[in-house]
Amino acid sequence: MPPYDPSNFPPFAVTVDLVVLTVRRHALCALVVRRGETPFQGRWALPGGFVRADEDLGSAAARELVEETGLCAHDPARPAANGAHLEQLATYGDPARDPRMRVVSVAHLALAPDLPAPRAGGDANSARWAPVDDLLRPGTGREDEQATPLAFDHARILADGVERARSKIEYSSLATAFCPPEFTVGELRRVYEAVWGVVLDPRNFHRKVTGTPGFLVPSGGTTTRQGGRPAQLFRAGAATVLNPPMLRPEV
Amino acid sequence: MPPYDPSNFPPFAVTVDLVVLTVRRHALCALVVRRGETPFQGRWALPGGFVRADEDLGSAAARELVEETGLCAHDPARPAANGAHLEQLATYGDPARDPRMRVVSVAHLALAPDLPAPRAGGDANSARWAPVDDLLRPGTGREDEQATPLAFDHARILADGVERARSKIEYSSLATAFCPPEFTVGELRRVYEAVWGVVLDPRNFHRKVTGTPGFLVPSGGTTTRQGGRPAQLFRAGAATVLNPPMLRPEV
DNA sequence: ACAATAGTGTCTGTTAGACAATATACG
DNA sequence: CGTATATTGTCTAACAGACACTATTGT
Repeated sequence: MPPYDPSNFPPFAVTVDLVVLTVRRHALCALVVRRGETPFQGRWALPGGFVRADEDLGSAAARELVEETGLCAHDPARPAANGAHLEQLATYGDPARDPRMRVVSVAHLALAPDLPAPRAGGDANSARWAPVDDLLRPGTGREDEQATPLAFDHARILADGVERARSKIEYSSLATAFCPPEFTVGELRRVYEAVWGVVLDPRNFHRKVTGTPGFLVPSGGTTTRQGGRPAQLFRAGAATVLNPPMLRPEV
Repeated sequence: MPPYDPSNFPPFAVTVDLVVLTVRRHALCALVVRRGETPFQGRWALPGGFVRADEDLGSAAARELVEETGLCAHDPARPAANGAHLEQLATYGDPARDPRMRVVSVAHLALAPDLPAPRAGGDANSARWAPVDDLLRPGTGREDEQATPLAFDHARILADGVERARSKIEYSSLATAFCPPEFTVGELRRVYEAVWGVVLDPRNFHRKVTGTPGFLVPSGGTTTRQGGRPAQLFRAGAATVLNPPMLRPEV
């Protein structure tokens, strides 16, 4: 039995990495930044950074999110003006995951509505939204500079984050985190379609979401930004879990 | 922008804490150990310890599990002889969670079949299975020595682990991790009843679990250890997700 | 015989999924 | 008018939940 003396613990660095997801042009996209230093210099990576000495893990993630995107995390209630959903994802601590030293990374998952453009330190070329299908595709010959594998174990972290998002919109109202404050049923349906990579029946979807109490509340207005008949505008309701859940179609 | 120099990171200690759950006498129970040192000396706590310098997080959790219970973790396939399910739960890093120094704890969740008795360093009085309802009950006057609040933030960690187990047996075959290698439908039902704290209809439950392909495979034998008509024995099948899920009854 | 548990069958209400039909905008 | 999207309605198969009934052991 080793003594529980906190002074002879092995030295660790603790970081937070962010899987920031959004839906752009009908595709699920993740925020990636270009690394300026070794290791993996020039490769794309998930945004992240060291946890400060007196900072909680969630606070560190929220700070990084603001630094990278300007988004405010909005955990307890639902996204207000410029808020994004933020939750802890998982922790990655393989001794060899960073060649420099022992780094344990507490990954977080953030879901945001479509945003104008990423800004990382003001450098436009050093951050971008990339479709997750491109980032996670294993070497398929389409190995241009945009599709090189992510640094460190970030492909695994991203895959875990995507899977969390895909499963969580089934039984929670989290899909609304991808939408602006006011949105139509069709826009919400296109979120589900993009995240799951499927096509859903608009009529059954409409009946399902409007029939689930507390999921959507009408905000009064209508919009015609999608063309066709004007659609009713909704806000996210108070319900956080969906019962019964949205069913993801089989493969 | 702080420089990404891994040599000027704040000093962290990284530990793993274990939420080990089992079902004993029709109640969901967790393994707790008595602390021998300050802080929280004499209080009950979740088992855990420091992650070693060249050890993966999952390996550290598996090592602690063996040290505390003698159980072998058995992640990929299903519990064989003496295997338990082990998965990462969440990470807790409040700067004030340990008064001695900055400690980040990567909590893991383990599910085990009913075991003879815990052994922690051979000391029988320093470890026990306690009903989670007792451990999580806020001060209700029943504040005897057995029910004093857990050390550190372990009550929160335990609550998160219990909630994870409760929700995960809905849509996965994980409930079989609480059962011995061979079990009856009735025994499996009593697991669900203990974990959820509800009473289920034996007839509908039987129809549901035997009708879900891949959940249970008959092992040929029968048993009468519960009294009454002999029951068919089953093993856990290959299916890991249940579709459609088991439905947890409403409150 | 009685108690206890295992297992099968039957009925009913709800819901998912397929799809017809109507409504209201823009061009 | 044609096209596009929104919204309502209808039908059917599957399933959850309630519960009657039979089967097989021990006492």
